[in-house]
Amino acid sequence: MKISVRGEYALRALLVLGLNYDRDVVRIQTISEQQNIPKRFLEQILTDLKSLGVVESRRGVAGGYRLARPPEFVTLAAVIRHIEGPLAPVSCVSERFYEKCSCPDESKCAIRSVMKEVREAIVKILENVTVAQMCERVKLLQGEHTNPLDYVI
Amino acid sequence: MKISVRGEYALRALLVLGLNYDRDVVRIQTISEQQNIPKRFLEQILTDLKSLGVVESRRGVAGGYRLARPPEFVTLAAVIRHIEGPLAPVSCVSERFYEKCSCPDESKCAIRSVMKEVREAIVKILENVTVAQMCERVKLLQGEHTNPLDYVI
DNA sequence: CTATACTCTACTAAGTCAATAGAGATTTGT
DNA sequence: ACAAATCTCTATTGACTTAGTAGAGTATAG
Repeated sequence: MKISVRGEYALRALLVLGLNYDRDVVRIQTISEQQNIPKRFLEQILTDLKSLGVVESRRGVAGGYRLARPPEFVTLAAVIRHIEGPLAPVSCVSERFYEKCSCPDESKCAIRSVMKEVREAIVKILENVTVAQMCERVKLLQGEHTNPLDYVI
Repeated sequence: MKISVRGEYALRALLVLGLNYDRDVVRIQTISEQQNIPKRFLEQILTDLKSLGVVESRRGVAGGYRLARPPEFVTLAAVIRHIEGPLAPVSCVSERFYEKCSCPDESKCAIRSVMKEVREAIVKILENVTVAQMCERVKLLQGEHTNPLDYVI
């Protein structure tokens, strides 16, 4: 049931960008160092998040990344779905990545009915947690005194 | 966030065994045909479930598999954990498969705190659903009239 | 015009997944 | 004792995914 390292890195990067939303763009290098993420790998991930439309970039000397919309409008569900695929434990209960499974009769499948509940539980949380809320949690977890650029996520 | 085909097959097999708990052992072949699971693959999975202690087997002509304990005492959580590993989306919030993650400070990690909630939600469901309850659901989903051996899961 | 930073495409080593294969061990019925 | 059915153990394989790495190219500030 695990998400990949790639997905986790994406969330960590978005959190950094969320904490710097009202500031300037943030360089890949900076995120990479702050979060212990291999730089070239992070590059790919950010390009991917750009294709999703949640981040935007500026090239050149003063370049970097920033959120493309306010952190309130970036849900974890959207990000994880884009990077990882279905939130559901089995594809036959996924709304957006539905695939027929090999069981004899899906409509009477008991496993399916349990997995549907699991899916609902996961979705309910991840659809309702935004990058903005994650930023709030960061502030609660480490107090308000720190300089935003030093936030340890 | 998906579980593997292997895990799904394991659950389907256990459900068949649950429905036949008070009867004789069930042959691999029978489960395989009823559930569209490749026989040699299912063999491996059942051996694996045996090592977990939830099923037992009899060899030879009248051989087959059965549940090693009443279906009320086999939770989906235990099965999935054994086949798949952690139920948690990230290992740093897993109770039984804990692994340190690469983020700068785990205790102050906002992602971790969200993933903890996700884990709790998943565990809450899967720890409380047993094979017995799955069997109940099967009966509800397809009515009581059918011959147990014909149950379509 | 140059240093800095993002971008695009390709590659790869290691690991996992979903089987498949073959030979062996056990049990029941005759 | 023997045959047939069934589980068991160990190995292998092909396809795919993951987590990076690499190199050449493009845009921008100063």
